Amino acid sequence: MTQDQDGSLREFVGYNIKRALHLVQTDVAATLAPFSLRMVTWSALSVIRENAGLRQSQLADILAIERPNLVVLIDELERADLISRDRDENDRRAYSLTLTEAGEALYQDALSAMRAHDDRMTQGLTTEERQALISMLRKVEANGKVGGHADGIGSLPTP
Amino acid sequence: MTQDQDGSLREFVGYNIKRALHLVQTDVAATLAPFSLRMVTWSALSVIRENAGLRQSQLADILAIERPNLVVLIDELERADLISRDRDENDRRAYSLTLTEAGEALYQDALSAMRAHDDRMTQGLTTEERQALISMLRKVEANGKVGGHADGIGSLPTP
DNA sequence: TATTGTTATACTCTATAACTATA
DNA sequence: TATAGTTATAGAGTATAACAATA
Repeated sequence: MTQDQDGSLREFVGYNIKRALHLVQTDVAATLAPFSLRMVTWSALSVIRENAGLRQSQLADILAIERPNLVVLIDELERADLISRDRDENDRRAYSLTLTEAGEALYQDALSAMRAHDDRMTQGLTTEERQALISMLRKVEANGKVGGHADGIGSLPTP
Repeated sequence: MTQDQDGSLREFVGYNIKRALHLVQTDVAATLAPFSLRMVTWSALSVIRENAGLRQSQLADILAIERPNLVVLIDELERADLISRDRDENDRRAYSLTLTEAGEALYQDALSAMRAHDDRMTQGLTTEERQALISMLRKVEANGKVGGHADGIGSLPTP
């Protein structure tokens, strides 16, 4: 049994996250391809379902996607008749997003496939470990958000 | 305190990995910018240092980067005088990659900054939790590798 | 024939600026 | 004037095919 050739990098949480995501994304793509969905369109369906009637800008905020990049994505979902985009009566600038019946049905089918995918990726972890993994990832995410505004790294040397 | 608006997605390990990586990458970019390094050039430096004399194709394998994409990256590091690219005497098709003195010095400086970055991102985790996080991420990565070859998802319904 | 490095290319993801229509 | 959605565009990151030199 040989040793890692990237052992120095394996000490960093970020590197391990990157390597894990690469494999996860490949499996997600294969899982969602039969439904003509990608990770991001699947995520959008899920959030729209959970927050029926929300605006595009709210969806962008929730998914941490830039508004311009969301437009083509929404176009795609609307063209596939998975969501409906209705003008908000109170604010005619905004759209109100909801799942169509077809969108709800596809979501349910894809959900089963995605749960199977998640089970594959977390094989060998106990239920508690899996929950701890998610909890720690969310802590990392939260830690990353604080430095973005304040001067968390402002005192770094500039060689 | 309000509830998550992406709660349905938060049940999936992959979504949490993606969201965490997004923040980590932003912090890494800010951390390495003063050294004119990116996450991938930093990774290359680290692996070359750990495996002095390795070939480009080996580096590509270790970092899971396609060979063509590595070329420009190596060009960049060589132009910055951080690595030397010498013809292998036994196999004149191949190059032998090693850190220069300047590369070693920059690596050490960046290493300190990267360790501080990692500490920031894992704030609130105990040493044991941090180690468990890395260990679980590697399990996820390993799980993703098995399905890639065999028919792990070949029997999915095709609606 | 196979492998190393290379070129060219294309596709996705992400990010920013500037516009329009409403408010 | 500010905001919602849009357009256009540019930069990364990632992927494949095909080539020259060497094995």
